[in-house]
Amino acid sequence: MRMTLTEKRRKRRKDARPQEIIDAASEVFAEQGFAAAKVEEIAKRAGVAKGTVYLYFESKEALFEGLVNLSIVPVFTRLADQLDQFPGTAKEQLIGLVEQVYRELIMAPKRRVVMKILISEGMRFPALVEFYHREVIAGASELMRKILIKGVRDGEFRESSFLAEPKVIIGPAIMAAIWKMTFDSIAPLDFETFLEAHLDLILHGILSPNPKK
Amino acid sequence: MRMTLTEKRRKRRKDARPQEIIDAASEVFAEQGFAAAKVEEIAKRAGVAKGTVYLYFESKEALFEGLVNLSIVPVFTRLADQLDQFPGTAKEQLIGLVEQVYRELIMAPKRRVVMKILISEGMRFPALVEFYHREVIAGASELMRKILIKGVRDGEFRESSFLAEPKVIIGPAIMAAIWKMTFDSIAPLDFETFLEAHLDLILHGILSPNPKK
DNA sequence: TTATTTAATGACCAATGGGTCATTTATTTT
DNA sequence: AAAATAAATGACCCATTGGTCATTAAATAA
Repeated sequence: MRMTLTEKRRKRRKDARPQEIIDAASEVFAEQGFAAAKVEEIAKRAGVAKGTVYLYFESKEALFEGLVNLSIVPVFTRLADQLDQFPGTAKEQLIGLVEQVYRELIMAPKRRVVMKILISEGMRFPALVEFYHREVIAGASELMRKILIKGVRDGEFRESSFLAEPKVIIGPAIMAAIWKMTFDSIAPLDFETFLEAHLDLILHGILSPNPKK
Repeated sequence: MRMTLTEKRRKRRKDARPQEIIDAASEVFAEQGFAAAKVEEIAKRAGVAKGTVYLYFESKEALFEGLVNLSIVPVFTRLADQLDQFPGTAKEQLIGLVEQVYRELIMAPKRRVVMKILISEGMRFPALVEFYHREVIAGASELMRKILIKGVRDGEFRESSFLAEPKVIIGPAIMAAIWKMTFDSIAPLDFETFLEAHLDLILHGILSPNPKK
């Protein structure tokens, strides 16, 4: 948001404020976590005074709730719609789902933040954890289950114990998100390479199809 | 720690205090996260006054450093020793490594706490993140790499892109740890079932060896 | 132009909690 | 038994920060 010196005086922009404040909050939460984030810092980055934040949000916690609502829900609705209609073999659908999860949830910094806060301070937001589980996790799991069942029915997939724990399939993606937020400055992770390895692993496994011994 | 009414008066136990305080801290950090944990609460659970905590630890942050040192390092040294010597095929070694990671790092609450704090408040402890990466992550990765190379050399494992990203193999275990700390109250995760599915997935993949179509 | 409305401000308040230290008391030494 | 040592205490200090509200000023109506 550019601003010359003469533009410094206050402007009244009731409509734009909430999204601007949420964006700033997302940034600060990502950098410092929920507890360490200061409302005044969020206000500064949004270009408003602290009091203005409380004009639009009840409390710091309501700010995080707003972030979840504005950045998670619409994305996942789109994800679900796209994949439910997605034609093709079960293998193609599975690849599509995994790629969508990476693009929409893992690679997008705004989405990762929500995951991070829920992991680290979930006990502070039991209702939001339940909400996130229902809207994002359970939704994705359901899609995954459908694809797996279809694949087994059509003989594309083996019948095996991963059917009892479908989330094991998406595990590496979660790890990639964690890695990006924790160890990336020490050992950078390239999402494209990682995604490729992930798909290769879950499709074929590790064992050689024709072992020497 | 049992204590009758007559035993309530203060005792001087210089040797036992640090470990007791660390244990209490581990509990409170697990429940509330680092930022939200109160030193007075930690002291209360350790059966001492707040001042006593500062008799043994410089600061709240030093308390977390102590937790990492006392609970992580010895475990991983053992893990590395065991596996480095472990005989058998690469497949057996890989299974052994994955199982050890589950038992020593994922299933043990004391160890999970460290992971959680590092994920959520890593920016507060850059030195500890680097330390954890070097001592635990890089150590385990090195073992994994050795096993994979041996497996490929011996023809047991396919040669493929997961070699470029060995951590994709351990991804589901990290996800299991996260799940336990975040969603377990909503949808409990059984480690034994999950581990079985995990091993099955990484060894064989999903695709059917003899597809119908 | 003047009056009215309401978005925006930031000085201020109050609670919280990390960290200190003078005092107390358990233990050891003489 | 008295003195010396050091472990343990918790009342206290104070920096931080979430949240409030009387005041200011931008936009709109009269």
